Amino acid sequence: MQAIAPRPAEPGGGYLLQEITEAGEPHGPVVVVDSPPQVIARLPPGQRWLWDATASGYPPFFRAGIRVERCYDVTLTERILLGRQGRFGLPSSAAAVHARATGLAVPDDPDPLAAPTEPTLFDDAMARSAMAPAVDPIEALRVALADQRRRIDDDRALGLLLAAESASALAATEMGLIGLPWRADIHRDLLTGMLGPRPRPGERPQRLAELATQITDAFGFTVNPDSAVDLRAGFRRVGFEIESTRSWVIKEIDHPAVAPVLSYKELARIYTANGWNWLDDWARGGRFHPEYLPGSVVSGRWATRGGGALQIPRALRRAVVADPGHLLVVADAAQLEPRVLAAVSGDEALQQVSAGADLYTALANDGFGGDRAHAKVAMLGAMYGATSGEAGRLLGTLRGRYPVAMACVENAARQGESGDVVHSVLGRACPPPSASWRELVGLGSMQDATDAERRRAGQLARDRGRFTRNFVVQASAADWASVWLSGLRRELRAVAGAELVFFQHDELLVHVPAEHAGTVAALTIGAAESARRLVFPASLVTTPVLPVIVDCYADAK
DNA sequence: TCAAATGGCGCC
DNA sequence: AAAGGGCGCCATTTGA
Repeated sequence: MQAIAPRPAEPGGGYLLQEITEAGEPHGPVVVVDSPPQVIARLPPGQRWLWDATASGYPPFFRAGIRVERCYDVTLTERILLGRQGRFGLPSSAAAVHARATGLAVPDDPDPLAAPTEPTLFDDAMARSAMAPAVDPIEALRVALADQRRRIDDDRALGLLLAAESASALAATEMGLIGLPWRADIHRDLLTGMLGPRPRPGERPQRLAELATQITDAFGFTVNPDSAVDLRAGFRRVGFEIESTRSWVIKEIDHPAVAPVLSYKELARIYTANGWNWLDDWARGGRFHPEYLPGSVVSGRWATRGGGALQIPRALRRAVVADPGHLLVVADAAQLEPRVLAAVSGDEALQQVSAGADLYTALANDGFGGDRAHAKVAMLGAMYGATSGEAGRLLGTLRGRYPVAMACVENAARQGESGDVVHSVLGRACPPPSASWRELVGLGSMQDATDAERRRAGQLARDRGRFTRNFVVQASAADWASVWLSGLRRELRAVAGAELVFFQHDELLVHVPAEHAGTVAALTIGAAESARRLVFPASLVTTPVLPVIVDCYADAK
């Protein structure tokens, strides 16, 4: 393994390298080099790079044309390890791990949001004096590695999770820098078709202005559909006592304003979230470059910063088009979460149902009279904690057919309600409840609690129960997806020109020269099978992936 | 007058 | 079919 760190006190000025053993022992001298190419010149290929954080460490190498094959990301590893100790939100850099392991003052993590600044000499001196004592960064990496290895303690599942997390970080950095192909001209045509020409700043697009007029005409008085307060008051004034203006609430109302209001909401969403301003900000140079933040959701899902990459509306997928001579391989893990539930719970009946390509159809034929929609609602309700309505009523059927799976999620909910912590299949921990949660929930069970206190306590407990119920499924699905993605990334090295360009929870896109698309499609299937074997080794469950080869993302479904 | 909270909705 | 989990982002509202 190669420890690598930027040379301290030399911003942009070189790197320190040291070959070390897997246990963190030095296995060679510390070497100073000036630039990424010189780093490469000194390293045998295929080495695992040990560094503080992929997100900050990798981009200079990637920009220099260097692809890192394997790495060990101390920060991402530390976040998971700390979480298993019930500690969230603490500094997780190598310097912080080193400080905790050696009893030094723990430094703050570098703020990833802070823009790089050019400090004056005065600021620089001030900053230095305020810092924790400077520690050799290579030393910090070695100590952090040894400390983390000790805490991992040969836990096979945890080791798999951590390896996948570091590999995912490489993929995330690469995907952000490569970008998702984005045809601004197509996007603009879509906007014009839906909304009319681009409005002047501060004005509504033509189509929204027309709808606003229709809404006011339908009510007989002025209502601003951008204001939930105004809209609710409007419907109340014409006799509909709604509590919110969510579209599914409004849909149930019988009034001439309903249709234009619903159209307005839909189009206004496109305009504000993914309109011309979004294009200006995010689609430069024919690519959309979101910043992916792997593992930043407590469940282990990725988040993104900027551009809302994980919420691209289906209506705009028309703008995602492969470059000339290339194709997109769109691979989606079908119905991943119920399959994951079947696996983590060990419910053999549900695993049987998951053997086929369409789990919900099989479910429907096994107790829901062939009604696929009902079967799906019931299963989603079981995983999300639905209590009322149709989903609540259908839970009984699931409980009868799949008692092991239902006991699994209901047990997770009870643990959450009582303040316990639950884990994903590979060992990612959910956060413990806050001190105020404990206090308020405890208050509700006191002898002299008021009705309001009891209601509040029950509410908080049930909220946390729904969270932990979902966590065991969502986080285990994220475990699987992370192993899938990192395995695929490794396989793609053998395919010239193939690039991962998008990842969204259980779906990924590979941009590939047309002649290799079939090969890549097969690799997505193979990587899914490997992930199933690694993450659910004892289970009958299947986690099928259905790659589609297309020119345009919109044609994938 | 500003920042924080809220309501709403897109994706999974 | 119902409004149950996780996010990020926008415009509006609230409150200090």
